[in-house]
Amino acid sequence: MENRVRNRRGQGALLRDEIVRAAVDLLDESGDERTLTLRSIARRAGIAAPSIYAHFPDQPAVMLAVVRSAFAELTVALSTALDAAGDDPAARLHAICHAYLDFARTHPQRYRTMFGGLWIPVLGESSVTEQDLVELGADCLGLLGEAFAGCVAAGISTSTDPATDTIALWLGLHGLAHQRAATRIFPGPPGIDDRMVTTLARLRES
Amino acid sequence: MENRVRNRRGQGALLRDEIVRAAVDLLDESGDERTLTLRSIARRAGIAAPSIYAHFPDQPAVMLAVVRSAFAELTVALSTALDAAGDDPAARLHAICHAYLDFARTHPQRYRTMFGGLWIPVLGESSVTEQDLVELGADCLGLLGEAFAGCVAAGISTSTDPATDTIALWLGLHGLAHQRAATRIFPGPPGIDDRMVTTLARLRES
DNA sequence: TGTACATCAGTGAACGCGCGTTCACTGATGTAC
DNA sequence: TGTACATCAGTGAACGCGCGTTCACTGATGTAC
Repeated sequence: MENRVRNRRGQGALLRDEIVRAAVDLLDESGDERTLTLRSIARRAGIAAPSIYAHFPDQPAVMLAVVRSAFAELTVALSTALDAAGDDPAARLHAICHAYLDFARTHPQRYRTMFGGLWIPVLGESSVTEQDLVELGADCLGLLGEAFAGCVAAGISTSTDPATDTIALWLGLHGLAHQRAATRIFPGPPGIDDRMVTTLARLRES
Repeated sequence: MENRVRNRRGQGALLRDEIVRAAVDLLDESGDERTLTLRSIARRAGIAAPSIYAHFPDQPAVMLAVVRSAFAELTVALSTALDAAGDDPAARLHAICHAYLDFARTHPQRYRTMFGGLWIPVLGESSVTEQDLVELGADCLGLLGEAFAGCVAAGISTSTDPATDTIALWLGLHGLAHQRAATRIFPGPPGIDDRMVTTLARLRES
């Protein structure tokens, strides 16, 4: 990425996106958020490290932007899967769950960083706030909740507490996804995905 | 920890345990495995950093020892809970699951490091081997499997595939535990622990 | 239309820091005689 | 019993490195006149 052409006058803000994209690429390749340093990101983007400061106040701000970008991508993946699944509530629920697990399987490094929490800075020592952290991922859980509510409304789930069971379903998905993305122990056998989704969503045997 | 008295001649190996204990203490306090450097551990233990090399070949070896120590402690916690639970299979299963979640809640930093995978070195660049990583935690899953098998044998679980359902149960526990230890998003409501355990273990309503 | 200049995008050198690791060493202590 | 000495536990200084961040700067470009 040598010999980069600098942005047009007035288009300097474009570099912000280039920085985030370079950081995400770096994360996907290395699989280790510790390698996401301002200097490594700058090298990847073909710029000098101090250039980042025109767009981010400090290093944790870049990490937050990376994680936000990853959550946005996950949301798109889930939406796309729902759109492709048609109208059947059970099909929609299975589609969104599989899309979630696929995302984690395809981008384990990103998944681990999104939910691993290790990039989270000490609050008060950087520009990142508690509010920034809590807001992450709300869209994704919302989509899962809608898909699950569809099953309950159609009478194919015996759930009597959809809000709690949505979280329980997500917790199960997260356990599956995180086990694969982050550890080498206790891998589940093939088919365990559907088994857990069906069980946690309390779907009637069909 | 200044003015440490050095070990008796012939007792040098004792320092190994002191190093691991200092590292675990440091991890519990900081909550960030990135702070576990040879120098910080040495400061904590009251020794000079090079002294570590008499007991560990490199930094990842210390991390492995820390994680092994944490798994050993988890195994003890699970065993103790089983012993205290008596003979009723359902009580035993609930006891071990609660003990698992309690461990993660009490030692979130340790839990995150055990299962977060970020300390894992690039294989081949350190003294830590693939085999070292795969063996971790086998004891714990074994105890969970026994407790679950007890429920199946007693006819209070409808599981037809105990091996798979043991993993599914663990994956659910891990999702719960890891959500609390590592992220700030999607916390479950009170009571979700028992709800997930009962559901995933396919226990008959009692 | 031509040109001076303010503005903007981005740079290069430097700072102080903590890191993992190597190396030659020190001083206490148990033991052989 | 006394003493020389080998061994053992642990040290202190130094290495080269990459880091986040600051600072004064450069050179291209759009614009006002």
